[in-house]
Amino acid sequence: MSEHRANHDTRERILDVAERLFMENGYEATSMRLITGAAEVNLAAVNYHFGSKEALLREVFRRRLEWLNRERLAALDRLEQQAAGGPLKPSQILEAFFGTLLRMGEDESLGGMTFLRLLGRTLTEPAEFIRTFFAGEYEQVIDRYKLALFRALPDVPRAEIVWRLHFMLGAMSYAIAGTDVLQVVTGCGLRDLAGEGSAEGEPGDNVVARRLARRLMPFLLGGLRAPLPQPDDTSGQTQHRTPPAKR
Amino acid sequence: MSEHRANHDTRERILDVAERLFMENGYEATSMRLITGAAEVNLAAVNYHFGSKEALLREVFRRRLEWLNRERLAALDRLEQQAAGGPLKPSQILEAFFGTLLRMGEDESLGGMTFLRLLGRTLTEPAEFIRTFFAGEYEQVIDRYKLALFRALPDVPRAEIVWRLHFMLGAMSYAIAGTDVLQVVTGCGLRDLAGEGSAEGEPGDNVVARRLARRLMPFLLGGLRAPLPQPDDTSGQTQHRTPPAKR
DNA sequence: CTAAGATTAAAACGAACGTTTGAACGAGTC
DNA sequence: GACTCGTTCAAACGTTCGTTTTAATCTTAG
Repeated sequence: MSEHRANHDTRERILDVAERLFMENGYEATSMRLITGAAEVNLAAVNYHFGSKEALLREVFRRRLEWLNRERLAALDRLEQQAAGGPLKPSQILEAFFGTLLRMGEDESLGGMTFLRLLGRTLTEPAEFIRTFFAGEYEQVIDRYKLALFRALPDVPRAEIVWRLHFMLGAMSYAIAGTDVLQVVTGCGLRDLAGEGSAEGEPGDNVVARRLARRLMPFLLGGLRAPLPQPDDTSGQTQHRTPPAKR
Repeated sequence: MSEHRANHDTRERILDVAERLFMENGYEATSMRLITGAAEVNLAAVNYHFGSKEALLREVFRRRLEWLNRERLAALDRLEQQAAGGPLKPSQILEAFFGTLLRMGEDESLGGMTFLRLLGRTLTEPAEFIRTFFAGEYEQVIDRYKLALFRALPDVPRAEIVWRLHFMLGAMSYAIAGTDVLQVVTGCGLRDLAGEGSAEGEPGDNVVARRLARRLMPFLLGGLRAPLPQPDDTSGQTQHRTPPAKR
């Protein structure tokens, strides 16, 4: 019982607890005392190991995004290599980008649905240090996937692709956040996405993530390949291309 | 028991300032002193007029959502009346639901893009009182639109429609939040969605809202009408396009 | 006018915040 | 033993939080 903890034990436990509490309450509403209390470590431990509360949040994300970024780039590498210079199919690109993320929700050692929910909820946080952090973490990956989509959809204006990537990220972000504020899903008797209070018979997180992936992916693909909008007079930029999108 | 102009002035100014500051900083990070300072009213004015900080946030939303809910229901009423009992087209339903909202972004007297951004950012806030508030405010409208979609897409399982409504709400929420944390859009030289610091030549908010609507709507419609996902073995509930979901 | 009530103003409340301090502890080395 | 180094600990730091209190000011009816 009265064993002393290993050096890195405290660090890891703080990260795990902070990940969960930041997800449940948000960054601002989660105090250091709440984190250290739940982690059963001293209040000063956070500042000792991480330097500040901001740095703690960054580290919570860094340890997960490191894996995610590497895996996303590797998935794209594999696809491009097997395509031998040709363009990829949009479905392949989306599978590599979103599928890799959603697979984290099935793996508890990668953060599971806790991290996915945290990510989705944090992507809309307005705090400056959060936004600059994410911008830096994501820059490389986003750029590579943008280029892949440009090549995969050569007939679609690039600005349009960028916008649709933005929309897809939004749908995914909101879906994995899983708050369902409007009770669209949870108000229907389907409790798939509800995160809190697992009664008996509730599906495990890995099942939740898999169901979500299976339903989200066709939606995203349908949105990406939807007919292009009509050009609008009030807009400065004009696009003369006719939509080749298929259904 | 009579009207006081000063009263009206202070109340409205607090609401306007709070709307903007909650949008810029989030609820937790916006202090009463920041609000009352920017509104040039006394610190105690918020508690006097609204009772508490939570009640202030609710009132900020209530005065906008009252119009939005009424307008959304009226738009659906018009469609159903002109359809004379027949089912509506999905595009009509989406136009009524999302178009009504996006039109608020063009009208400064309805809050403009400031309120739209606030709404998008608040829909993912985890605070309990916010979630219960939104659930109550949206319940009626969501239910009516759900039913309209069920009738418009009789061959699609209801659970699937609900999920796609959820995804559409997410894409819209993220798009109107306009944070673009990953710099997907803003990193491309397109500054359409960037909210802060309007230099000369920046498009006005009404233009931003219109461009957004024209691009978001086809995306949502494409996602809604995408091919259904394959049934999954790991999931308990398997449904092809035949079974009519219960309700 | 005055009285009453509604609104604003200034000051203080206790609690909670993130962070810092300096001493104490434990394990390894000489 | 004494020494070091990395870590943990209790306590306090100064600040800011949302809210309350009490008095002053304004508006309006009688």
